[in-house]
Amino acid sequence: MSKKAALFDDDRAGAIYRTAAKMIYEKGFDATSMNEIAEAVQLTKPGLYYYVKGKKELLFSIMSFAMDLLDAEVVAVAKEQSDALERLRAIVRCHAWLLTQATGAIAILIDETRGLSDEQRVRITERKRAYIDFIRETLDRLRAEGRMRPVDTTTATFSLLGQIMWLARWFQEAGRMSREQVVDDVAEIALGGVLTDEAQAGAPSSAALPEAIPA
Amino acid sequence: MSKKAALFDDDRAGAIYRTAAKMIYEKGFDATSMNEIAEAVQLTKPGLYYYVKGKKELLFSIMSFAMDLLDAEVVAVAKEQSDALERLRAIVRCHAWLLTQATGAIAILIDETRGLSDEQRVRITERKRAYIDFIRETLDRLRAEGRMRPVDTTTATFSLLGQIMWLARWFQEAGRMSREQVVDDVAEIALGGVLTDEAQAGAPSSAALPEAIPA
DNA sequence: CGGAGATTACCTACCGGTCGGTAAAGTGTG
DNA sequence: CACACTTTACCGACCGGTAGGTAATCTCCG
Repeated sequence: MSKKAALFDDDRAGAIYRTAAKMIYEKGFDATSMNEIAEAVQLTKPGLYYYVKGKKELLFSIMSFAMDLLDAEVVAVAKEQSDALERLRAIVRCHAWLLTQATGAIAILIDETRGLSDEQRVRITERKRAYIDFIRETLDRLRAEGRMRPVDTTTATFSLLGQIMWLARWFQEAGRMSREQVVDDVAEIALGGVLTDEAQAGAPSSAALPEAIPA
Repeated sequence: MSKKAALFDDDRAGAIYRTAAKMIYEKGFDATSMNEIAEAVQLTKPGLYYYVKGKKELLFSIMSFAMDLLDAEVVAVAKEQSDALERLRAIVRCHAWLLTQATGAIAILIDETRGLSDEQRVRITERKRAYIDFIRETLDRLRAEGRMRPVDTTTATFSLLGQIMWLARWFQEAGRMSREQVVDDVAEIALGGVLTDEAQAGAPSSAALPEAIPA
């Protein structure tokens, strides 16, 4: 039970981080004042400051937690697959699954880097780069196996990421389609875009989706 | 010469809008103050207010201009193609081309809708919806022709859009790849994701891809 | 078990600073 | 002089953040 890991679990502190994450996700970092966050958790501003050191640290903690989520729910799961294609499929499906989850949608906050200090931004950017490299390496393996379209690997990586990240902008839980349906379709489109026709032909179509994050 | 059309051409007013667009694109709307914009165009704040009515109107004008760009450079060009596949290809390529252009990258500002008034946001959202519908209709036609993967059309639309929009976040003019290369690859990936194998096989205006050697 | 002192969990009141926006007084040019 | 333009001087509201105080609770010695 490290203090960091407990941040989002503990009663009061947890409520602060979860509430702040939601508000920042919905209104943007700059437009969310410490006063509003404090009110949302039934506290005054100094009361809030008893728990958090400052606005930047609050954002940094949330973004770090989002990266933890990504590592646990996507990278770790994908690494269980040794076949490059199945690994890529797991990446796309798990990441898409995460972003369409109400609790997990905060994972898109890792792009709100402008509110961070230089040092904090460097640390987050470093983790993001590691994730991007993980995808790129998977694509490199597919390339080596002749299963990838003749396109640049970096471009392919960001095309995949773009499709996944964009999900959080348009998908609505209450909408016409279920999360499962959308994740299935996005995975098919995403993989179809980077793989050769042959590689797609004989592929098993369902990979494991993780359960909701533990409470 | 309508006043609106001249906004981005006229000397002083044009400089204001172009400079503000660039600053908002780089720093975000909230983090860009009217004082900074004024300084950037060698004016005091009231001097700036002589030309613009307020911050929201400034953002709205820029976003309207961005939508004008999109309509002129993407929709109008794509409509010249009557074949659904060629039209879709034109959409992807033109939009990607626009977003990788230094001047056109402001087109991504159409997503900064939070800074708008309700009425302004409705108007921009309406135009965005029209664009999305344009893509969706094109996909519907491909579906009717049996050239589309068995995936939901809305999901496919946003997958395409996600890939394109994400370009503006990672593409760097000075990078390893040229705009032409990146646009080519994104188009191939994007189309490959939504089209059936057969539809891709007979693609005319893509560089003739030799079939990969079967295993 | 009692009571002194530390610790936790907040509060009221306020700081310096910046925000978007404006009133009103020039200033230069036709 | 008239008018397009630009300035100085200034709002009120809100920002992130803090000083200093306090009620409740927990700890530990005698």
